[in-house]
Amino acid sequence: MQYAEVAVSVPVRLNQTFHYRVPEALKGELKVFSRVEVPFSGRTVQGFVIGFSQPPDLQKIKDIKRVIEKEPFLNEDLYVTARWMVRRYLCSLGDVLQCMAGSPVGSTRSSQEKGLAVVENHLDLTGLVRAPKQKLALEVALASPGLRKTELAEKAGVSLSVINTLLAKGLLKEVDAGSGTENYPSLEELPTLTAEQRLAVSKLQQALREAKPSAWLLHGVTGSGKTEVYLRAIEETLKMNRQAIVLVPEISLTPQMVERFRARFGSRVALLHSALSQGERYAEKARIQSGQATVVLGARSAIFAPVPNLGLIIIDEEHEHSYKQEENPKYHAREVALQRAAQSKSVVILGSATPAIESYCRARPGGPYQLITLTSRVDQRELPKVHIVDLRKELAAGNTSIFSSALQAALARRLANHEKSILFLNRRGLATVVVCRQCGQVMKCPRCEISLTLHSDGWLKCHYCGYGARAPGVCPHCAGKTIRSFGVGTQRVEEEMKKLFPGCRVLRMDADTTTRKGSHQKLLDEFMHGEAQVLIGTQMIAKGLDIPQVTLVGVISADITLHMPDFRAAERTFQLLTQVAGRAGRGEKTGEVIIQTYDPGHFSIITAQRHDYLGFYHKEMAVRRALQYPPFSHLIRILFTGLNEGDVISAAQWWQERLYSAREELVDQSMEILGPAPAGIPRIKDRYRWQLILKGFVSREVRKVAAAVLEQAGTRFKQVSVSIDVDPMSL
DNA sequence: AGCACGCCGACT
DNA sequence: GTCGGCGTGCTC
Repeated sequence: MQYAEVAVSVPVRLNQTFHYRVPEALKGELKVFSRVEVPFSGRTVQGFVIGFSQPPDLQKIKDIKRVIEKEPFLNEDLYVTARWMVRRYLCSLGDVLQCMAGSPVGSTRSSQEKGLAVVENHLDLTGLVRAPKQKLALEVALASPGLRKTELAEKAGVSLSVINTLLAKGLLKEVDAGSGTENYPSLEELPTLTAEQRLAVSKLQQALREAKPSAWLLHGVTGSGKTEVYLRAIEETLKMNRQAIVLVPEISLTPQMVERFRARFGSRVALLHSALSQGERYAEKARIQSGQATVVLGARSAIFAPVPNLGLIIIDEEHEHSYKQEENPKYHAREVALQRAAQSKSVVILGSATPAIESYCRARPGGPYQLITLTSRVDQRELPKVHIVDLRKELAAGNTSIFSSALQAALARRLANHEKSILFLNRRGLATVVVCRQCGQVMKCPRCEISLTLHSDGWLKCHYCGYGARAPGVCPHCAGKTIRSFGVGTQRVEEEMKKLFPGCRVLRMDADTTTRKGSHQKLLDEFMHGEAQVLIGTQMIAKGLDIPQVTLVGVISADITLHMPDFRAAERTFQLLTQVAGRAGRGEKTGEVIIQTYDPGHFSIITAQRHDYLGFYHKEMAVRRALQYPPFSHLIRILFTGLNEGDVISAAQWWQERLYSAREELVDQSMEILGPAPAGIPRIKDRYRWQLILKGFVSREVRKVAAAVLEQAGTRFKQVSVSIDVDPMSL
């Protein structure tokens, strides 16, 4: 243990490591995967010990400075995955390990490991009529066993002393978390499965018992009971003494979702999400690593949970873009899941009502995934009726309002019947473009190449960098006084709604109204239980919300997402429309959906109207094939940004030349090198943005070319930063 | 990100 | 013959 091999977090050659001497004093403090601080070219950087070996050159060896974290949550399995990620995403080993291990925590605060359970022979609660708080607490403890003291107190809305009294009385007892002595719903209490669910569960159970890697696409319409299938698969996994990781999009990690898992698996559930404090995160990871927690529920980064014996990975809403990390390492949790599964002989379940085109393609006969389809809804409820309104006809008929007459009538009906409605628009603010009619100048952000959005407080805001300025009374260019605003945002919808239906109670939910932590859930609760009859929002209302009183969903304009300059625009539109439509009619009455658009013939809209995923899939595949976009090709996006546009362009040109020669040398000439061209948003926060796109048939070959040039580039460009995105979500 | 090294022009 | 500006490459 003389010398340690360290992967540092600096932009070096992808797999390069450095050797350091281990000072005597640190020998007991150091293990493989320890997080350390090392001197590096005149400064101090962080790194991870990946082994102990003789350095190639003993001359220039330095000492390790200190140990930051002796045992981060890393292991041999994760290390193999890390090496794979370096190759797959062309990012440095140090970056990947940093991402996996998370921010360093010195916390030694031991987690409270005792869960609470009701003593079984005291299930009769009638004796507690004179102690309502205790009765309530017992009921809650019964419904969700395994909560810790503070959790139970909080959930039941009682003080800790009530819980302590129950403990003293012996009505509650402390059990070891995860020991399985808690009360779980017995088999008889579990919901009855539909025939389709039973078939799905039995296929998955068999796959789990085979202990071979396999991947399943669970394509189920909203309300078809995918979650119950997940829960049964997890049960089977636990029976085999293996663990499960369940990924959900951050936004879906709502209390209801957590509740569902807690109710079934009690304290065996560990939660990993961005709102945890460092100490809480540490405690959860400790429970996972020790095997106390066997079901990990979390957002994207939970794919790196340090489970000792992985058996199952579930990715819910697998088509969600939030599974792709936008920063280095730019990994996709779905791809990492498949890798971890292959390595640990686990089963992967990808669930969605609107699978990603790439995923459905892989689930075709002969593909790497097996397909399971759930076509019927658990409660036999009908899918909502979807109407498309042609806004061109509406305009021709003289209606210049943002609400078509059909939508107005539908809204009036709900208001009269005291039913709730949701209005969806994927754009915040009052107006999206402010323009001077005299000189034609559009008000743009001084730091970004983006038009400013007018907000109802009279400010112009940049939605990319946060820049804000008072809306001018006269044009700053020509001093003209006729400044007009165009384009509708959620604030405008709110104003128009109030004008059209005076006295109607409206709530608005978008990034502007949900800045504070927890305000998201608060607004939803308010809509569910309060008097508000209409909820207006951006895409954050499209997901996971289940409000039975909602019978109408109006899409103010489907065109915004449809006309994004991106090859996934049609897919995104279909997914969004399907999801928003799914918010209607979750109660007794059948829901109604009205989609307003200037492009009523577009296949994304028509297939969404018919709830026809397969129809959409085939149309979209034809387009992708014609343009050679994924899944018919593999893309790498190389983005150059810098303050000086000339530098940015010459860096991009340097790369372009090297890419051409690398292609010449290494691969088949059909690989395309597109650009350099300005990126979709050509400037953000004063930084100019140019990009190159690589497009080829074999992922490995495209990566090989990019890696070769990356190797040559080193740190050549000081003023320009280069970012490589393998399989980008958008261009 | 900082620092060394080397090439090249300018000046002693 | 020497000094220093700057581009390039390396950092255990």
